[in-house]
Amino acid sequence: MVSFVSNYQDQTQLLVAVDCIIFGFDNDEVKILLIKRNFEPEKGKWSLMGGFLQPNETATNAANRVLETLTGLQDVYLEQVHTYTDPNRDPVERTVSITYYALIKIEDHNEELSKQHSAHWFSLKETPELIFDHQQMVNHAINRLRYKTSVQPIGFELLPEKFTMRQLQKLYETILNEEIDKRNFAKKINQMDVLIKLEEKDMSSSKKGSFLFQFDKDKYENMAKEGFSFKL
Amino acid sequence: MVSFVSNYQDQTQLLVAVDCIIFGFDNDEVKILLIKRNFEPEKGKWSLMGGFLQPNETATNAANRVLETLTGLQDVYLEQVHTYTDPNRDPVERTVSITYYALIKIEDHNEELSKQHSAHWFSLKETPELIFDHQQMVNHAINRLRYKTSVQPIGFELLPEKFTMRQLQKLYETILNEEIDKRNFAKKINQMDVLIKLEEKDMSSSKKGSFLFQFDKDKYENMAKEGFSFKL
DNA sequence: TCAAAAGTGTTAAGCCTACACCCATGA
DNA sequence: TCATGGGTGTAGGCTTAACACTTTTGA
Repeated sequence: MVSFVSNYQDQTQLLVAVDCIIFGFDNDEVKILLIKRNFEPEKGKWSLMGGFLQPNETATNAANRVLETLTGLQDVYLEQVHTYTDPNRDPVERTVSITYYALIKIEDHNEELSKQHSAHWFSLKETPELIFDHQQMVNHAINRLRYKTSVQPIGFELLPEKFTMRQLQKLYETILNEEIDKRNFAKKINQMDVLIKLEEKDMSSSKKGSFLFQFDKDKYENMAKEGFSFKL
Repeated sequence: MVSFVSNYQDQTQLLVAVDCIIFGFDNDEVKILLIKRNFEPEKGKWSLMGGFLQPNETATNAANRVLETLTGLQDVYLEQVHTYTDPNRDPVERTVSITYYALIKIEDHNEELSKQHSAHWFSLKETPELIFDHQQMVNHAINRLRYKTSVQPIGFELLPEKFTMRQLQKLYETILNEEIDKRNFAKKINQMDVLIKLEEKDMSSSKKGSFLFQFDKDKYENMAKEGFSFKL
């Protein structure tokens, strides 16, 4: 920013934090990872995982750090959502919070670490009461996720490398909160031609087994360069 | 945010600012209002109008304050876009900047005030070099505006109360950066049934004159409650 | 009378939606 | 052999895109 008077000196400085909305998908529904506060205020209540912005750290760095602390994961899909600035949002001290949502492959996270932080996965429909404005943050992140997944192929970040058409469909159904006809869904996805159909089948969900697919990231990126846009 | 240790004390505090991307429409193209720095560093260069977050002020408050200072306008459409946190983005002192875009009716702004701040309206295609990361901020805001205008009836914020179909079309054409067939455009807009066609004509643009319209906000809001969604 | 912008419908193509049956297999 | 989930195609309706001529009137 640029003030029209250059008085950086007299200005108030504030605590700046990031809070992470961590999404995972367990083959049936979308969940978020919350931690239980073991200190006052609001001890015993649930909250998002967060951390203060350090000197020489961007907010994205900070979000990655927080995420690695809790899940052990690096190189996770992260997107900044919104910044919350109400002077009274944190009763202890004024804190500006920048939120990020993260999409992780739920089976990859380090359970030891999350246990250490008293973390727990909650279904989106059964989130407990959250501290401060964290529920609002979650809602905002869900809306952004809905938009983004329907317009960019980021849903795959929530799935294992190899997944069935049914898993993919279920993922979109839970994110978009609507039922989709399986024939129409397959048609649409196949038309876009960004999946690689493997020989392999997943035998865990049915007797017949269902084919596994992979997202063809390179192909997608090439197509995107040519003006193709993902749309679900 | 909630840290897993409650050490608010030792944390770094930072300057927090807002920067405003102010959009206006002059019946031909979309423009933004920039100010010329009259102090070092980067004296003489152009930048967004911004200001530091004050104690007891939300970022939205701050953006409104900045906006009123420069344009004299209150109750302007404002939307938060993104927060920039690179430790080196401002060479003077580390500053986190939260951006907002504003949509104003260009003819309503107070020219005296903007003159006092050495402000100038620039066509989006002819923006001068901007300081720091302000060009990136502008680009991000334009993208958000594109999305938002095509999905919510906020374009009207840029037009006078009464406008012609042609002005409206031109507005969308410049925002979306594509030509639209006038018959198809009128059809789409009329189908949504959110405009009031007035008896009055605007005679300034042609000999025949063209009918003026108004956005029927109440009607739109009622329809929105019933599940209608604006889509262009 | 001519130039310039306003206003107005139709058709074809593509897309989306709804819908039902057979297949493979393990229990 | 049966119960379970996997896989596949078509037809109708709807939406979108392309397209050209007449009207009005001030200069």
